[in-house]
Amino acid sequence: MKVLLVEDDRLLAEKIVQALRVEKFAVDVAGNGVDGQHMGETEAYDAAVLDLGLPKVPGAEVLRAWRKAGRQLPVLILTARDAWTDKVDGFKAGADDYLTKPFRVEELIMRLRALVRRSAGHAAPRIACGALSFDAQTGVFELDGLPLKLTALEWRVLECLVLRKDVVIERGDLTEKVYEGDVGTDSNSLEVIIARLRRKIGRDAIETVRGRGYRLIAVPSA
Amino acid sequence: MKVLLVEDDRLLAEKIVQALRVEKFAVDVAGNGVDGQHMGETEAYDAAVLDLGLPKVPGAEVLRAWRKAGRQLPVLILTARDAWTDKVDGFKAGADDYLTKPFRVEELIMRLRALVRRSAGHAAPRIACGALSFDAQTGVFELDGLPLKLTALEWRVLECLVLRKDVVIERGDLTEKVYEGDVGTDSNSLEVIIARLRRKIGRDAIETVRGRGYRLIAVPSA
DNA sequence: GGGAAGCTTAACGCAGCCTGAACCGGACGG
DNA sequence: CCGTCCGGTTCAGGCTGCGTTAAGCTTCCC
Repeated sequence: MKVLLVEDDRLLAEKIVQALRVEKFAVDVAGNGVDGQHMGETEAYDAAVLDLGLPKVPGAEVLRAWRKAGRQLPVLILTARDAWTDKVDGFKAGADDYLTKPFRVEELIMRLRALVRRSAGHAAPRIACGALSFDAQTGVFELDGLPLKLTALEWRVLECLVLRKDVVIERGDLTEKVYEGDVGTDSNSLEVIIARLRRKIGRDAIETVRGRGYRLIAVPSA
Repeated sequence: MKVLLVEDDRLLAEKIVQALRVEKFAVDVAGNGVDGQHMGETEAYDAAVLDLGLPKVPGAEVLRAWRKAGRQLPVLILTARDAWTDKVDGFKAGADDYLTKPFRVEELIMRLRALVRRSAGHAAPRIACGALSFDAQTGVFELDGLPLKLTALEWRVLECLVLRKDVVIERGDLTEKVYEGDVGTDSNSLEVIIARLRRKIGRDAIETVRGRGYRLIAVPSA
């Protein structure tokens, strides 16, 4: 857990650094806006604590520069007690949280933890299967990096398969999951869906296991 | 944007609700912990505001219950001025931010916006989607740099879509978030709203995914 | 070789969606 | 207190995409 602290007040900075180190954070400190901006742009931090009341370069500008450089790390800004406009400005620049001075260091740590926890929760859980990938969060399939257009039923079937790739999914299990509950289908509609899927993602991607069901294997690239 | 407010002080609750409604949030209110817990577990909210000082069931318990049930929505807790331990307890239970009473409603709204924005995966308060851009702080949409005039419902729908652009938003999720609480609408009013939106921001901007819902993609410039 | 299981293609019909226009209630303003 | 406007909903008509059916073909195994 690596944190960047941008704070010109040496005393306060030292206090924060110590507390953070006790809590097992790795901390880098920048004493002014220029250094802070540079470090934030070049190093990979999990979060940043940024004093808005910096001399020379305003903190909000530093933050804006980070965002412009594509840095998405969570940023907690520090403001003077009654600098309401600063706060708003900070949020406009892309801050994620703020704290007004003076504050308790425990509180800063708590906030930081909450920030990091939340931003970490956005790691997209991806399932890859050869050229095919599935983003469980958004439910989007991609083939060779290109989004795959699927119909509702195709999607359901492929989801079933990809969630348990390499293992055989029984025919019955598939129909049951795809056609919620009511089964009794003596038709071949599932086979039609499979055929259409095969045409889209590659003939060999879905292996058929006679008398049992289907199984998704590594999809060959194009 | 649907928010759950759990607050036993009716006066305060009413004040918050009004402010939130003015800011285009859809709000459900629970007057006690039991209702709050139940609503938070069963309905799909984008965020919750939770008073920790509830009678009977402590707010932290409500929050813990939500987390235990797998609810990941961002939660902002309200505490009395000097209830430091409450605060810590709240964060331990999984809160994402807090506010001490008394507070300015504008601040609550700002925090809420920041929370939602973050949980939607956007670090910066400005979301761009082709020619369309959205300022999450002010809630203003712009098309090709010109402010876009939207009605209340249009705005809510588009906000839902833009906060999770490129991903399919289920029909049900949309109606639920746009129409407060009571759903059960077997009408096509949502479709009408979508049609009107399309006319304003471009026919191809909102893709319809049959049987599932809609999805906002890069808006072509004029 | 024969039968069973599965594949594939094409056609059909309907559910789901779109949209214009009418309807209606509430919010203003005179 | 009554018109007007605005925005949300309802309705009807039309269209399209998708799931199903059916029929003929292929593959597998005894």
